[in-house]
Amino acid sequence: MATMNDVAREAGVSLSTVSYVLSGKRTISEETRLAVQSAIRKLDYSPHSGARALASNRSNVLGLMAPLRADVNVSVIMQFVAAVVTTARTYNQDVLLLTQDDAGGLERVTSQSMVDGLLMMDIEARDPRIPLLAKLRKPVVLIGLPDDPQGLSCVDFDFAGASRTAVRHLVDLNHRSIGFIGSPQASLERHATYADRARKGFTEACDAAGVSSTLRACEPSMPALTEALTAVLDDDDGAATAVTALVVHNEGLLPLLHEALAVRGLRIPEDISVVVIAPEDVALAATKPWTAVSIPAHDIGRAAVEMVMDRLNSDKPVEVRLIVPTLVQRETTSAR
Amino acid sequence: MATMNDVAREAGVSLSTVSYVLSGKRTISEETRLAVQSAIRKLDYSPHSGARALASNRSNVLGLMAPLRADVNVSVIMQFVAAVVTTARTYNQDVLLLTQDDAGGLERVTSQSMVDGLLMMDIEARDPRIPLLAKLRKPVVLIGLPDDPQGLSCVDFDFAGASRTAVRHLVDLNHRSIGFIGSPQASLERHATYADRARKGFTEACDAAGVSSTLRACEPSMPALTEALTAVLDDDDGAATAVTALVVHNEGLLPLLHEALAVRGLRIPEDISVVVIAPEDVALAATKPWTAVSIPAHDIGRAAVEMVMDRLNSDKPVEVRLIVPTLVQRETTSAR
DNA sequence: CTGTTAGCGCATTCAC
DNA sequence: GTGAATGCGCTAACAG
Repeated sequence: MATMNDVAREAGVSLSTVSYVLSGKRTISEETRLAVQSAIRKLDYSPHSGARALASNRSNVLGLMAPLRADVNVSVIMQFVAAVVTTARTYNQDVLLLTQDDAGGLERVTSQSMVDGLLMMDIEARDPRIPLLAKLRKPVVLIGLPDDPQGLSCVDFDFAGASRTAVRHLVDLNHRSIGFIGSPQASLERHATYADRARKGFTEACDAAGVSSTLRACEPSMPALTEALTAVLDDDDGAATAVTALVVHNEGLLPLLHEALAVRGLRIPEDISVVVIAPEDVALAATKPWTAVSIPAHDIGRAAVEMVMDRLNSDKPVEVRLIVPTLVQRETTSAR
Repeated sequence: MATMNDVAREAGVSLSTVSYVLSGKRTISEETRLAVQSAIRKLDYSPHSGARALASNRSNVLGLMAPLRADVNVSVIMQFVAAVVTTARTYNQDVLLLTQDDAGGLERVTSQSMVDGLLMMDIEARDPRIPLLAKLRKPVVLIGLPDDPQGLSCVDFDFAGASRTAVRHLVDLNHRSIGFIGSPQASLERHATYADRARKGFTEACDAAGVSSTLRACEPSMPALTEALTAVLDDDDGAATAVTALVVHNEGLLPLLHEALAVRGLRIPEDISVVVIAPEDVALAATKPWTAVSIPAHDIGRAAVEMVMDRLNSDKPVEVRLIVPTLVQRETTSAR
């Protein structure tokens, strides 16, 4: 492995000149720059990241703590991760992957100066990691919205707004009684805030519009879905106005939903309108593309990286950024 | 941040003594060791990874190149990744995540000495990365089995054996005509070797047992599945002996399969037996647990890390390891 | 515009 | 069993 010294000798310049050619931190004459660059190519030189980290106090690595359990949302998680890695590269950063259950990992990678900053996925309402993170003296961005961010920056999709947008769309189409089929019970129990917020936004919007609402959690399986539909559609309380539209916030159910409604003799959208809250590609994967408020996993991941990098390079103030939802009408909603 | 120097001063010993206490590479008296350790705790010292990498020529980081597209197999991929990260930690290594489409990433992280070794997922039959990897002078392990490993070590599940095991199970149950529903066409086209090998093993085993076989690729959607079932079950050629059993190698189809067969009036296992090739948890997630040859993603990930670490610490010879399949009979197969 | 030099924090070779 | 000294490869302050 060639070192910077070798390059300097080969190019007939000093060590620091090579360094400055690489970093661009001072002006170099065209001539010497070319000489250095050709020496670099000739020797196939590349800088040693450890040495650079030691001297510059920057590792060019971001830590990403991601939930790697085989949960319902794997595809969303993958999209986040992909977006984070891809965006990080545009800032010349690499990504070190930490798993959710590696509790000590955060402390370790920061105290050893392995990472310049941290991104945390899958934040819960009262996430126990937050107080730890708040002490770390490295930039941290939470992907998710806890009850109390304790001075940490956050970015997330506006799930409450997503539900409201979905409801307004349906209300505009004259639906007066709307059902909500949400994340599995487990998500609610561990207080994944996206689940809570989506539910809350739904209820609020229905109340505000004066339409009746019915909520149900649901596991991603056919029997669970069948049961949930029964509960929502055959609800006696709402007998006055039968449910004519659904908001579904559960990617795992989408492949099953058409079939489950067909079994009940319900056609989409003639008999029942459906809006899903899901990643774009999932919504489009169906034979009949879903009208959807899409979860822009890629945008969120990108925003998260931008936010850490901002805080690495300057000291921007704390920021909580909510990504605005947009609804795209496709083939699964219609007026009644 | 405290440095080793600070610790040495605090403990009243020399720099090197601290270093040796940490590495254990020479014997230290109980007394001074305790002194050093308490100084470490008192100052909350932890070593600087960059400095360590510079001096020792080891980063304690493994690179993992993973396919982060929203493919059918996301859950399997997640399990691999989780296994790799978890196992790496037991070797005191962290994991740097590279995406499949970051072509230059491999070259970059190795030439900059960011990683001590590399793991590559999702290897294709004639993967263009292999010649590059073969030149890298760092330990590499492929998770997958290319046509020509070019001197690289590989580890993978024995997909051909998995199909054979499934077929033998069904043959033992007196099935004489078996259908295979496999990965999407796209997987075949990019020559993901798992798809090819599973198909091949299936055909061979059926031929060897003298039972008739029908194969079909299938996208993970209800219409595609319906069509595939029609093709396999209503195949005129096999009119002599109707298909009474299926081998399914496609996780995405499992939530749909029960329903799709029910629509045709087929009960599992009374009318048709089904063996799936899928991760354990996927096979168990169904209401009626699938008889399955399980894909031990965790074992494979662990083996891969073990293999790189072996080659980092000593120079073991090249090795190609195939993980042996095992079938667990559950509720979806029966004798006829 | 360029060169000289002093660390960055640690591992390790000598010397005792 | 311990300490002193050197160098890993690079950045950036200082000095022209």
